[in-house]
Amino acid sequence: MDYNEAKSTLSARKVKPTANRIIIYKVLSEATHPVSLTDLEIAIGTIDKASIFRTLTMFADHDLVHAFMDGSKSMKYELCVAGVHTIGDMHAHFYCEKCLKTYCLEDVRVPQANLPEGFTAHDVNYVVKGICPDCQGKL
Amino acid sequence: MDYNEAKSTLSARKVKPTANRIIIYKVLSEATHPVSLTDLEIAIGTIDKASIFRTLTMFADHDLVHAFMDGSKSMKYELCVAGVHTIGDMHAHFYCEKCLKTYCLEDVRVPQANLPEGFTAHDVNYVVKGICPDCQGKL
DNA sequence: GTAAGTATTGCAACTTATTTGCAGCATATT
DNA sequence: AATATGCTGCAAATAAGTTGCAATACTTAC
Repeated sequence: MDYNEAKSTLSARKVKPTANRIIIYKVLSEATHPVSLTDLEIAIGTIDKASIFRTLTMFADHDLVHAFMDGSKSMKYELCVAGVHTIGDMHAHFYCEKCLKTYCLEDVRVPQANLPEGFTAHDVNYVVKGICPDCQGKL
Repeated sequence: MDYNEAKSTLSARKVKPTANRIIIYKVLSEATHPVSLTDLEIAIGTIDKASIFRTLTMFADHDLVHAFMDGSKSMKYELCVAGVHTIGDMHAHFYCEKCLKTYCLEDVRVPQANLPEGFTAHDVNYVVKGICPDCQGKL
């Protein structure tokens, strides 16, 4: 995704496309794995972590990104597919215990569980932990 | 669970039943919700948090407790059902966004997703976020 | 076009939740 | 009892996320 595409996506979603936001959105769009705040801070290098944090929080409020916890200690972020952000469309994530990378299993829908009477669901987090293909067989 | 029962459970699981460990195990067994390190520190009052931390970590290694992340910032711990700690037996958790309490949905099995080729699962974390029965209708 | 108002940003400081180092005490072993 | 191993508390170090605030930048109303 180039600079302009990021910019128009932000505008389309009613988010003022500031320079920082465009960069952050672009970097997110190019990430191959869900990333943490620190990952972004390092990848970008020029934007303060507080600004990235506030931007991510705001993106999440606008359903531009999906924030979730994998098994690690840090929150992970990834772009939402355009407009899609309902529980039924959530996908699963996989956390590799060896390389500590989080995979986004786009094609694995989160299976639905039946909640007991009285509980109302807003969000579901489904994370499988284990060993990823790259790490199979490694020490 | 009383002191002696906790003690023999620890022994049965090859964990030396020190005074601290017995207390921690007992408190865990009496908790109605999964608890955090801080919850335990406060509930017990007399044991240092580093000791509780090391004990919990060790209990987790021995599959005496199950450690998992709910949507909050702190790790939650709960006793494992005796000996049962396979993926197929994992149950779901529910995190209330209003009262911030975590519920252990004992009866809700974690639905299984099919992982892509090459991934091996060791553990699954299934947390539903929303509003709990107690908080329905509250402001 | 310019002043007033609002939004965005960076810096630094703070909070929270662990996590580790280490020295002292306890327990087990020889 | 002397040694070795393990357990504990205290304090300090991390790590990640958050907030306050002053400086900029951007908008909008004259």
